[in-house]
Amino acid sequence: MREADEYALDNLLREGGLVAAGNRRVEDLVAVKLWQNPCWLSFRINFLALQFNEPIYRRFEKEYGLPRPEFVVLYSLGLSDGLTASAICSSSGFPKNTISRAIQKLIDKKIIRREVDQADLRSFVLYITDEGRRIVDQAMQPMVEREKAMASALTPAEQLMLSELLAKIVVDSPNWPSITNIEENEE
Amino acid sequence: MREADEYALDNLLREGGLVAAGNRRVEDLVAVKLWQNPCWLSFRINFLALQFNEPIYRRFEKEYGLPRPEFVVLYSLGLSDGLTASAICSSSGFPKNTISRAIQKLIDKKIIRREVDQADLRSFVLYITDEGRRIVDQAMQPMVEREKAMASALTPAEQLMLSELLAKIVVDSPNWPSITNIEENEE
DNA sequence: AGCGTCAAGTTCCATACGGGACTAAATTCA
DNA sequence: TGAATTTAGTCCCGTATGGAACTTGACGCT
Repeated sequence: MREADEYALDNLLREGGLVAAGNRRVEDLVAVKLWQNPCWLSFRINFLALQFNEPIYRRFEKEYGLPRPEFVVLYSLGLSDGLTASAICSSSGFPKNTISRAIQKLIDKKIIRREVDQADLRSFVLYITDEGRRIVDQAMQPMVEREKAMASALTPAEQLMLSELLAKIVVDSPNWPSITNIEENEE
Repeated sequence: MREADEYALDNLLREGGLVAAGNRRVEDLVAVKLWQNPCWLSFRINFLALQFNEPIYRRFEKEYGLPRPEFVVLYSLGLSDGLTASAICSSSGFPKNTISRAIQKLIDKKIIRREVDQADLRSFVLYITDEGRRIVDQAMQPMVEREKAMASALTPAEQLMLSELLAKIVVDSPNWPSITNIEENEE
């Protein structure tokens, strides 16, 4: 791609949706971060993640006494019972000690239980209990509702498009170059 | 929409990108969370946010000694000098005490400076220093690179589409219903 | 079988974090 | 104009967090 073209594309991307947004009012700084930001993609994703998560996790914390890492564990088991801690780590992005602690707490609360993996004595297989199942099922509702609220800015066709685009990126994520710290010299 | 149609749509959305992903290998639990998850949207967004952020913020922490909240403040001022703390809060989603602390640290480090807002004596206007400018400019590079790596799973046309779709949701976010805690009864 | 390396989880610890109470200035409204 | 409310930002403090070191079991290799 010619350099000038690339520059033009960057501008298009940054300003993606500016016209569509039209006169809808947005907070000043949010507008800047949306339309004049070289990191348009990460900003949008981070912003949405924060906006979505904060209220819902606060609620779950209050309602069930489950802070975010504990809820993540429970949610994962709700989708796929019989997981190990490390599987939950890598699919969730939380460090293993945080997940480990969350698992302990959930066991204490009898929301999940644990069995040694006979195939690998180092690891444990985790199962959701009836109580745990009750909680996820109940918690899923407001979460799905919030999802729908978030998605409702788009038409069904657009939602489908978005779903596919995001999935492509997720699938590709293992190929992202690893971040190498330039300043190895220090230390 | 008829109930059956809605159900069909939900399935389509959840499985959005399944076919396109084809045989590309994804970790098991990630696959489940992608294709068998009622919360397809929030999972994808959260996953990408975590995957993107974790390495880059770790690097900035190491390289410049700036933890995430401090970097967020600096980045905001880099985009738009002369902000107040509260503007940064609401556009970033961090609580105000966290931002306040970050600002203090940045002032100590002479990366930003602060002046009382003559129009409103309660608040301060923040400015980036030359040193601060040097840091953001330098930090922007790897961040933009990482963005491009993330976006590279998509064609330019798809990137543009994604940009617009996400922008629409961000613009609409102030309209999301607020989460009301049902269990008000438990004081 | 025996040694070195690797992977799963746990524990320790310093630190960051965020809720909530607080101060001071602005704004609203009677 | 002055009491009542709201807003900007700070402070206090208990708790959660995540890095690093550690333990134990698996695995590769000779």
